[in-house]
Amino acid sequence: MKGKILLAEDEISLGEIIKESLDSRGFLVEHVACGKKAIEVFKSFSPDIVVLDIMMPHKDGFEVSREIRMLDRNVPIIFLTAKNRTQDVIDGFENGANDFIKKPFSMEELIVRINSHLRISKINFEQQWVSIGKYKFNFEHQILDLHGKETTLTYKESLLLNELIKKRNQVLDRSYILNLVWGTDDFFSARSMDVFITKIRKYLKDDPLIKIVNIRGIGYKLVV
Amino acid sequence: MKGKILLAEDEISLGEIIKESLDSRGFLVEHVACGKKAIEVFKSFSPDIVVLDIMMPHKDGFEVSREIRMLDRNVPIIFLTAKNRTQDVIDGFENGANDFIKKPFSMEELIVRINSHLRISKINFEQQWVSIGKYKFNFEHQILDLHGKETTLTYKESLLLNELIKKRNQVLDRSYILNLVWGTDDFFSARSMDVFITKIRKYLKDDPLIKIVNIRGIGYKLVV
DNA sequence: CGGAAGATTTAACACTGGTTAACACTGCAT
DNA sequence: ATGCAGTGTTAACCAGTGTTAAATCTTCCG
Repeated sequence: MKGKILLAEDEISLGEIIKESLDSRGFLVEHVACGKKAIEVFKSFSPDIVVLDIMMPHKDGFEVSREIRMLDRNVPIIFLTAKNRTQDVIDGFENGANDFIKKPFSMEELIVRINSHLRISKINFEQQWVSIGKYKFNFEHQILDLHGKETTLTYKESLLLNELIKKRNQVLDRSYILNLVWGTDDFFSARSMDVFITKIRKYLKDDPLIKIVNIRGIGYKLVV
Repeated sequence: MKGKILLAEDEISLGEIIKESLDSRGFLVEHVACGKKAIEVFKSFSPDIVVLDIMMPHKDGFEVSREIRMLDRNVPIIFLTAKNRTQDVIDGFENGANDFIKKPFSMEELIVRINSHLRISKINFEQQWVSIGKYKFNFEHQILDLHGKETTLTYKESLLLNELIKKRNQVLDRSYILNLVWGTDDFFSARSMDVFITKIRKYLKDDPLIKIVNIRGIGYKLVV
């Protein structure tokens, strides 16, 4: 599933067409037909992205967008707007919209915009550090941090450490690591891995509670 | 001065009235009376917005609008039309119009629309900027901005940075970049790319959270 | 206890990538 | 034309990365 989408569109038939089209592309879509329902569903469904028609009964798109922004100031909101309503665009941005699509629009256009917004918010979310004993590790940046003292790891070192951390306190099979990090499971790669284990042990030596233990003939286990 | 307006209106007296009215509101207006002249003036005057009468001698508004769109695909174009036929509106949008105003119209109406479009194009202009860590990057203008301090990049630098940003946090294959930016994938282009990566790293060095990570033998990844 | 296999560690090595500077080419102004 | 500034390429040298080799240590089991 590529993402959860809340679609608020009061023209039922149009809404269903959009929903089906997005469904078939691997999105999970909740379709509501008025603004009031949109807020309710937003709370229970926690969508990754919101697509709002501006003109809807009970609550219009702007009103909905303002309320959603109070619940979640990050979720991307795309407005659907009639072609010649230029003032809408201005009002929309002021009410927290991220993007506008003018009706009529092609499904391709909508999907492109949805994907780009999902990617952006995913990126913002993925900025994360993992704690491991006294250390913090950032896989994306390949940085190992001990009380503010940063060490930059190489790519392969990061890959290996990342796997160990992801399955900490579990035994990792030698061939599992080899296939994942080296892509092959042969004699030389295995020797290479031994060298990398040594390197990582050195990096982690300042916390005596962290250990990479060898299970003879099987593999390794990172214990914390 | 609130903005430069190119006004093409063949009824001289009406044109002058509009011009004076806009002048007095703080706009800078060039008034031309035929389509041919409109294109000429467009090139030299670089208006922020274009107001076109549809019915004009030599070249009609649609023709002018099409030519302007080839020169500048962003400048807002407002049509003035005596007709109220749906087909004209459709033709107009297909030829790149942003808005229509039916004659007769009040000056207030025209001014409101002009202001809206100027605000929208300002918004659109601002959307050309992509945020990347502490920086903002404008690909079209090849400008990298750090807290108002602007650096102008060269064309190739921009191309490369743009690709890295577009696929931030993803690994870009060396040959993918080479084909896209250099058009070839040979030894010398590859070395050249290495030099450019160094240059871009220097440009981005003031945000320690931004990194261009090398994946040995594979390619690069811009992480934020 | 002794030997074999596996694991660890260090170092040498090959190769890729990083950095700097010289160079060639282009467009521009004098 | 001549010189100048900017852009991108080539070259040379250096640093970083991962692989291979070899020496040593550990564990297991007869």
